[in-house]
Amino acid sequence: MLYDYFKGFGELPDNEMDYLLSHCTLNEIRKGDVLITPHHHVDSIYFLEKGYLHYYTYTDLGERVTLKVVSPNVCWTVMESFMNQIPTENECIALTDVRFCEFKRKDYLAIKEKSKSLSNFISRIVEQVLSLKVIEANNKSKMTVEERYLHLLQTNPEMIREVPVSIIASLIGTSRETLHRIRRRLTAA
Amino acid sequence: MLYDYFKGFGELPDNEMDYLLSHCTLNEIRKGDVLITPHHHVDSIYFLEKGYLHYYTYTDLGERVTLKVVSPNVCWTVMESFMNQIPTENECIALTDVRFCEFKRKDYLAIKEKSKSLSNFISRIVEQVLSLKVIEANNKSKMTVEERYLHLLQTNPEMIREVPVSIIASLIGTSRETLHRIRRRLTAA
DNA sequence: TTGTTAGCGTGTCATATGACACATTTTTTT
DNA sequence: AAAAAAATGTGTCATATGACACGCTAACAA
Repeated sequence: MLYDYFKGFGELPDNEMDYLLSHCTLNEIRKGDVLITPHHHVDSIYFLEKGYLHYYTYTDLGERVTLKVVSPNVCWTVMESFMNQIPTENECIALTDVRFCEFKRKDYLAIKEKSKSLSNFISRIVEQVLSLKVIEANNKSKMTVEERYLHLLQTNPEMIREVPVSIIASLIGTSRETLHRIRRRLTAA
Repeated sequence: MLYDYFKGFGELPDNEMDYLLSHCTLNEIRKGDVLITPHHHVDSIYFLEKGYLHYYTYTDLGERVTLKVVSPNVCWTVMESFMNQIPTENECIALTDVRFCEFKRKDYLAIKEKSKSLSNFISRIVEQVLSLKVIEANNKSKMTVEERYLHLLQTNPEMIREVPVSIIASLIGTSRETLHRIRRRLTAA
């Protein structure tokens, strides 16, 4: 699965691909388990094979805000913590049972040093992830709450089904009641 | 100025730094001049020395939305267009007279191929920019409009002075009237 | 099985916001 | 210097949203 994901980023000799995959360890956690706690130095890149993660923070007033719901088949980490080796303020827990691959920072750096082709392959992935992040952020700016919901419904209907409404609401930047009104309007039409 | 900016990202041998800087061309444009138009393939990375750029898009209803105000002393480009060589939908114009350095995509790729240290240096910058982008996006999620304004006021007071209120309002995700009310409240207190 | 908790659906109500309109000021153009 | 255009300040008003409250159901633990 991870292999297919990597292949989407371009050619890579078999032996280098093997090298890459050999540094990944497979893990499983249960629904409700904590993956990242505040003040934690995030030291891994995660690739989800199954399940959903809830990444969130708190406002000054103590309200919980969803920053991301991590879906299967994507690479994810707390970028600023991983890259700059600083602690994160945020938390991440499993919304369902989750199976994932993990790359340690140490191995990530070793892979980048191994060869020029591997180094460029990795940076292509980072650039790709960055592009997606930027597009996502821009979409959020230009879309209304309702448009964001419809967009999610189109691009990731499974997530809508599997993740609690209150968390979806927080993700698209509204209250659970307002999301409810939106859904009522949509089913009525 | 660009030299100082680069030095902030770590050590690099003098000759490699010279090589890097030799690929940069200096340009100037006037207030109101257009830098990027829709359907344009963005082919450069820009480093602002002086002035402000306005990067924006339009909603389905034709309303203009500010995606970014580019300030001096930062590197910037339309990431998804530059990285994937696809046309952008968005526009960018100069809000003031602007002086900037420009790296062409061709040179960017050449620099990455030149040596491992240059390649890693570049990817460190990309990772850094990515981190900032993510932090910015997360802050936007967790802050109210007023908090975003106060945050801007603290981190970039010059921008608040130089850029029209209506554009600041759009940047922080509100109308110019609401930003006005916020400012009135703040000066009253 | 029963008790407890978490999530969902829905109503009321106060309020912050966007839309509109218009006066005033500043900037740009002729 | 005068005229035109752009940006800003401010008031009114309808409305979408968040906060709160409460009942219901489903999931989970004892």
